[in-house]
Amino acid sequence: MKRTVALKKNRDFRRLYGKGKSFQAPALVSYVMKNRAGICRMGITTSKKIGNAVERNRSRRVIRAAYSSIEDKINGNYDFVFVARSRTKYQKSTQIAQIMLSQLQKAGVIDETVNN
RNA sequence: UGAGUUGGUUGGGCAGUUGCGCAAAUUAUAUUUGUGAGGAAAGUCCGAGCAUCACACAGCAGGGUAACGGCUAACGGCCGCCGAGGGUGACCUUAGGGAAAGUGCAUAGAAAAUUACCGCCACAUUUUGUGGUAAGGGUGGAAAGGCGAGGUAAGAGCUCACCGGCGUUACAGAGAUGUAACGGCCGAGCAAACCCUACCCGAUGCAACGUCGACAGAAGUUGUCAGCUGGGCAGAUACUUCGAAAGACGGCUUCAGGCACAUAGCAAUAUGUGUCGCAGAUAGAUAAUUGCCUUAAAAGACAGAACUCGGCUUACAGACCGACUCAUUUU
RNA sequence: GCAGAAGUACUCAAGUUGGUGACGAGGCGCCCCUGCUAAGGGCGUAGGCCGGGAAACCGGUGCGAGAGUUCGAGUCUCUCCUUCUGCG
Repeated sequence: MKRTVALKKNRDFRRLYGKGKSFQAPALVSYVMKNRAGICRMGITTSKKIGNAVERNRSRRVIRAAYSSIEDKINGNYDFVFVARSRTKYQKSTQIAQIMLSQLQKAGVIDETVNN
């Protein structure tokens, strides 16, 4: 069981926006970067453009559920930032998990041997 | 049957699996059990609790409220009632004290409160002057109570009937007020313009505030209840600023609590008895999936607590219940 | 979360005891200057929406939105919307 802590500092977010690898989809944007902390860190961004507080909470929960479903497949220590878009609140967490998995496979983060 | 008025309820429910926050217990780090957003949690528009400002004091300034009676911890809220306005009606709306304390109110108009421009009448005189007059014209949002009759030189509450306003008296009511009789027409509107009257208000807000932590060092000298004044208080072992950026714990959820019944009251509400325990996060907990029920259709309305309450305002798909009014038809 | 400020033309902005037709500057359009531009100078500019008109132009509405007070609202009162700022 790999433990993941939350990413809180504003400068950590800005470092990923500047130097991390990014992957876009209509419902999700991911930023990935390798770290030396010995643990995975994850942050979620839901801007005011997404909607009101209910819709922002919904987007955050869906992204967090999707991340926890694929957390075991991650090989190595990385920082992640997931940015919700305006279509995220209409998606199920399983759909978001598929999008996230394909993006992280492109990033070379996923260890294919763990799952199968 | 059709058209409407008004008050309230609900905002899917139950169960299973994988996961999340909090609490308790067990055990020793993982299990078990319990529990886990709203009627508006929203806007932050009012009112309070609570905390700090040594005490919370006085006056001025400033701000707020405004028929009457009650409820409440308090309120600008609620209930009842009165007046005014709207509707055939059920019912709805209403910041609704004072304009003979004073100031102010553009343009038009003769004049906006002791006023005669045109007109009408009388007299003088021959072109106009003097006096009377608010019936008619014109200006204006508003023109000296409205309308009709009598009356007159022409007119006028000058007189009278009806209506309206004001005052006095009587009666009813707890009161605002209503009804009746009498009196005489003096006195237009704006106070969400200044103002006057009555009553109320100290400031800041849980990012308050307290404890821990907050290197070395440097600079400054009275501070403050706040806009002003007074009085008072603290003060060099003090206070403020820079260094200074980050953080931990408390405050933090059991109360003007919810529900049911009874009693008092038209009601708001109060009292008594019983019963229930009902979020406390700190980047911020509710996601995924399956089955059944209700439904025409299965979640698809508005929407996320952040110290806590009482209100107001605003947003809201659909469903359900109660009371009442009008019209038509039948008995 | 709490506290506060602002919203006027395409942009910046003035507008106080409430009073006719809402100052001004930049920009924009036309003209002059020049061989041609830039710069400079002069004139014009409720310009958006609705209606009428061939056009010139005329009428209504319009100061973030909607109600209210008033004869009359950019201004006064109330309720919403948007933007911005401060507080450990």
